Amino acid sequence: MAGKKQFDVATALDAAMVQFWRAGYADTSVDDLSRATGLNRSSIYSSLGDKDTLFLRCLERYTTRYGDRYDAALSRAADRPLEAVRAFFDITLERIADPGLPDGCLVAQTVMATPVLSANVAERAREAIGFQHARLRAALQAGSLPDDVAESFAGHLAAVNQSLAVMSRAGASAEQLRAVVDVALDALAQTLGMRATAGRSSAGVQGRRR
Amino acid sequence: MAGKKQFDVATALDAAMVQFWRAGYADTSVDDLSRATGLNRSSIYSSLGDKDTLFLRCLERYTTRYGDRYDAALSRAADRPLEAVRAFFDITLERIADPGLPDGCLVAQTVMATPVLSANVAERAREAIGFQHARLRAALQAGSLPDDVAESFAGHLAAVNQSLAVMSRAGASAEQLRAVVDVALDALAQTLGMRATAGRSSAGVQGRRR
DNA sequence: CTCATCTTGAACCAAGTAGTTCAAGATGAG
DNA sequence: CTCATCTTGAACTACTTGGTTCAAGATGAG
Repeated sequence: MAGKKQFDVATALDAAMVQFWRAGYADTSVDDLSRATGLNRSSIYSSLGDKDTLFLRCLERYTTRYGDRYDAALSRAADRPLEAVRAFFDITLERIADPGLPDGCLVAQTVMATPVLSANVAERAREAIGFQHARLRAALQAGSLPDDVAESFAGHLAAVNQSLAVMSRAGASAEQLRAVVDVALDALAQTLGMRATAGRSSAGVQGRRR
Repeated sequence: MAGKKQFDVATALDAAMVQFWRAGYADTSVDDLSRATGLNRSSIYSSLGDKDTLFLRCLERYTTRYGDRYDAALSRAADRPLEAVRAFFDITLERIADPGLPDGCLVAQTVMATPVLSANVAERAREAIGFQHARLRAALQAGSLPDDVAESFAGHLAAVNQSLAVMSRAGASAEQLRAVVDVALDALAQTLGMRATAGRSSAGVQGRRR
C-alpha cells in the first residue's frame, strides 16, 4: 500500500481528534496517536505535523464542525428563541449520547488544561468559549431580549453548556443532563415572558442519532 | 534541619494539593511535587506516599475542606433557602477569586481526566460530585421545595457550580462568573415563589479575603 | 518492464518519567 | 559529649516521551 496513493487525511484527523478529546493533550502520546489513526509514527510526523500542531488542527476541526451546528440550531432564534436554544443544547446532548464519541468536550478539556498548554492552544480554546457566548448572545438579542439580559443569560447558557461536559464525565445519565438543561430552559422561558413550561417532559432516553 | 524534628505534613499536603489542582494529575511529575512542597523526592515517597496515593490524599483533603464550607453555607436553607444557595456559590466564587489559589476546581479537573485515571481516583471524584448534588437537594427540600423540583434544581445548581471551574479557566472575570450564578439564583427565586430579584446587584469586584 | 514516488518499520537520540536505595550529615535527647 | 534518629542529596534502574532519520519495499505511471 504505497506508490501514489495516500491514506485519508480527514479520517486520520478525526481519529486523532477523538483521541485528544478522550484523553486530553498530556495523556496522549504520539504512540497513542499512531495507534488511533493506524498511521506510522513517521507518517504522522510527515503529513500531520508534530503533536502540538496536530492538536491545534484537531481543535480547529472540532470547533468549526460543532460551531456550524450550533449556528444552525440558533438560526431560528428570531422567530422562536426558546426552540432555538433548545436545539442548541440538543447538539451537545446528542453528541454526548453518541456511543461512538467520547463524553465531555474537547474545548472544555483543553480549557481545563490551560495552565500547562502552549499559549496558542490555550488562546484558541478560550476563543472557542468566547464564540459560544457571542453566538448565544446574538441569538437572544435576535429573540428580542434586552441587550443586558441577553448578555448575562448568554453567559449563563454558555456555562451550562460547558457544565454538561463535566457532568457527563462524572457519569451523569442522559436524563440527568437533560434535566440540567431543562431548568435553564424553564428560566429562559420565564424571562422570555412566556408562561408555558419549557417542555420539561419526562423526556425518556433521548435519541442517539448524531 | 533533621534529628527528631519533622516538617509540617499539613503544609506539604496543601502545597501538593495546589500543584495537582493547578496542573492536574498527568501534568505534575514527582519532581514538580518536590519543588512545590520543598521536600526531597525521597521524603515525599517516604512520608507522603507514591504519586497515586498522594493524589488521593489531596483529593480527600480538598473535598472535605470545601465540603464542610458548602455544608455550613447551606445550613440556613430551611429558613432562607435563597440566601443559603447564594452563600453556597460564594464559597466557589471566593475560592476562584483568591489569588493564592489556582482557578478551576480539583474535582472538576479530576473528573475531566476520568478516562485516564485509576479507578479509585475516578470513583472518588464522581462521589464528590454526587455529594454536591445531595447536599444541594437536601437544602432545597429543607427550603420546602417539592422533592422532584428539588432534585432537578439541585442537579442544575451542581452543574452550574462545576461550570464556574471551566469558565474561570477560560479566563472569565469575577463579574462574569457572578453573572452566571445570578441567573441561576434568579431562576431559583422564581421557583421559590418569590418575586424579589435575586440580588443581581452590579456586584462590583467581590472580595478576596480568605 | 522501469523508475520515480510514497509509505513503512525500525532504529536512534536526548530528555524526562516513576520509583527506589543508601551513605553522609544534621539534629536533638539523654 | 554521645548516639540514635531522621532528612537529605545524589545516584541508579527501567521505561516512556517527542522527535527525527533512513534504508527497504510496495505501488502506480509511463
